[in-house]
Amino acid sequence: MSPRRVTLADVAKAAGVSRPTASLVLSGRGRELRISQDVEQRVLQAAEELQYRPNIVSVGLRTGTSRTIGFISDTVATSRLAGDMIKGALEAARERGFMLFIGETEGDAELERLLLQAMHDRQVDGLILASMFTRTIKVPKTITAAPAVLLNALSKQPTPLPAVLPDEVEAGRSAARVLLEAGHRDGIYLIGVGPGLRNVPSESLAAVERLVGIREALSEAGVKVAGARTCPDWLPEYGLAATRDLLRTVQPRALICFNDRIAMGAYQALDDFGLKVPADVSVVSFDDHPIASWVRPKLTTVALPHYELGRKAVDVLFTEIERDGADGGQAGRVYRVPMPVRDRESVALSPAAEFLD
Amino acid sequence: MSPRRVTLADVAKAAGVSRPTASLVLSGRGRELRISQDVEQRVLQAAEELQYRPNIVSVGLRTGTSRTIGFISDTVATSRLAGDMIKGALEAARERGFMLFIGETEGDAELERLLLQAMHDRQVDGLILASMFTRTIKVPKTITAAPAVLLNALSKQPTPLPAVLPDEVEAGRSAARVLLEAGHRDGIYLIGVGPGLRNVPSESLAAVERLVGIREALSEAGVKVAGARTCPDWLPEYGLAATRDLLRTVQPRALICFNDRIAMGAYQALDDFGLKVPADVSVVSFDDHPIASWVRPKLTTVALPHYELGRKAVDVLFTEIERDGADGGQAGRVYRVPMPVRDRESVALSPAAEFLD
DNA sequence: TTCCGTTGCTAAATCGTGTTAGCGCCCGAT
DNA sequence: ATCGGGCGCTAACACGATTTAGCAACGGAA
Repeated sequence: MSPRRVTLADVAKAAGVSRPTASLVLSGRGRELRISQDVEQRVLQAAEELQYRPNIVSVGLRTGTSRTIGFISDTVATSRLAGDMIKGALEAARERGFMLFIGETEGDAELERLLLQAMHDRQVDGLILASMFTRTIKVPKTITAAPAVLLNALSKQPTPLPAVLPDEVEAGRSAARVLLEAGHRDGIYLIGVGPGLRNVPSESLAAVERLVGIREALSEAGVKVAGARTCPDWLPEYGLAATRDLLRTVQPRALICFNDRIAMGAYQALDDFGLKVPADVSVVSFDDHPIASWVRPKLTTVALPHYELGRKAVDVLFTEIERDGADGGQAGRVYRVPMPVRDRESVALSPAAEFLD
Repeated sequence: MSPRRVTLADVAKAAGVSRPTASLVLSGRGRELRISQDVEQRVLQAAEELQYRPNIVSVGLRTGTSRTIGFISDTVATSRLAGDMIKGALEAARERGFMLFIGETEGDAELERLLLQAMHDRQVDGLILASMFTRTIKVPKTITAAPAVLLNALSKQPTPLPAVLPDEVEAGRSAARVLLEAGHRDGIYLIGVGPGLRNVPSESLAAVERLVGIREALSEAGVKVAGARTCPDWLPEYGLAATRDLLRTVQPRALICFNDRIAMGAYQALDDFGLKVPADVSVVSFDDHPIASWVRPKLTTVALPHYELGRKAVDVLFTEIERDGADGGQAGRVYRVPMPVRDRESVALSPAAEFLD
């Protein structure tokens, strides 16, 4: 089909040297092994003229590497937001000359096993195990055949694998700070979980951590949560129901919704009660779902940094690959990626804020 | 790190035969080369016991294959809908024991060149060149180094590459049929392009083909398009403006919107004019964007079959790989994937339909 | 006995590269 | 003249598989 690839042997012949010599020059070890300037130049020029590119498969066979990493997820590639994780990983990998294998398990353990096998058969240099939603997962033990990193997930069992996660606690603090800085001190209600840590589904990392951050930031400012309503699932309809229920008894000044979809429901409930966002009630939320910038007024929310999470996972994976077996005491370390605040239109100054300087 | 992989040599030793013998048995060529039953059994058993798996990198070096295909797109992985194309491709590939490399070019030709290079360096067995939106693309010439298929795209230059595309003409017919079957014969307006083929941006494949299909199906039924409004871009705001403009002069019985986002705008315009969907005006559209099942009433639309497109691309690619150089006269063939109708709530029987049997 | 054919396996080459050990040469010192 | 030692390169093996060619043993026929 195509003209045969240029091999190292072709370059060596063109330069009038042996194959190993060409190899040494091209791998940069020429200097250290005292290859003459003359030979070095001839080899480099021949490689350039012939447009030589090393066959990675061959290098892989010899060195056991493949300049490839595997990205295994439950169902990330398909979801718009989490797809950004792949994009971040993709670009970070490409910058290092690495390619990405992707695979989706759909939560099927057998499929996961097969995928891991297929990737190991191809000698991947490292693996990223990603989850669409932040959660704990069961890490298959065959994973140890290569360096690996958990992305948006923590291991159920104790494991030496590092993990990359959004900094949800700090996100909670950020959300609270947005309200505090707008002068809100009273009438702050939570929609989704709370008000106390007892009212949180403990398997939801995000719920627990966001709540912790919110309470920390508020209490540091001497502010108390006025109340809360839980949602059995973080969907618009439950946000609607929870907020309606709240509005029947009190009039809040600000809502912290635990994600954007809940906030959608809250918007609708507020509208039903004739309350304006943000004039009557400020709303702040989490995730930065695309919907957050579609709704009117646009929703102020603390964003899940999917793209950055993907990049970070690759960064961490490379430090793992580089130190390989050399345990540096970093085992099981958890890396947190900041969640930036998207300041939009759903938060207004509290009337009380007029008294601030 | 991990215990060394089991190699063919290990299996051979365990079975008490030479490496080539083991290879022959495991590749299924044992019979044809008259390996004895006894030896065959020993090899198979040893392989089983040792859990032998061939090293694909090594096989790749020897045979020039990699059981891997490359999926290069402008920015598919990131978009929710088009991400389903990857999913389809992923599953179809996995069923054949193939993995997928993915890469995104962001429309950058240099990046595309580098990606192609990186994939060829890894000896991919085939390539899929995908586009997020159906359009014509410039096919890089280095692509010929491996079998390739265009997905959701046509080549600008003449090319022997096969292409996989949604069947937009038939989709246009389907949309028209939905209305015809509901008894609509009058007051059918188009929003987006039309009414004639002169009023279409010719670079938009989907626009041209959908219109052709619509006009074919209608004229076969002896029905004429009552009128149309074009949109400079297929976005909600233009759909809103175009529909408003239309409603100022006429009262339509049915709208065919050229995509779901236009339909969003149309919904709003109809609402502004106090018209109910579907009681007063039926609406049918294209794409099956997630938004189509969120709006009330849910939108009847002809779906882009992203998942199936991905699968089909892999299917076609494998026929290309199998026949390889053996030109079977299929060069440049275009495969069309059906676009299914999602029957929902935005189309009602026409008053005239009461007179049908 | 010799020759040939068949049977059942293995030796050896191959894919493209990386790496270690070592060879030949020249120079200077003894 | 001999030896030692640096210099600059190459021979040879390795990675893990596939594939071609051919060897040894045996049986039957001439």
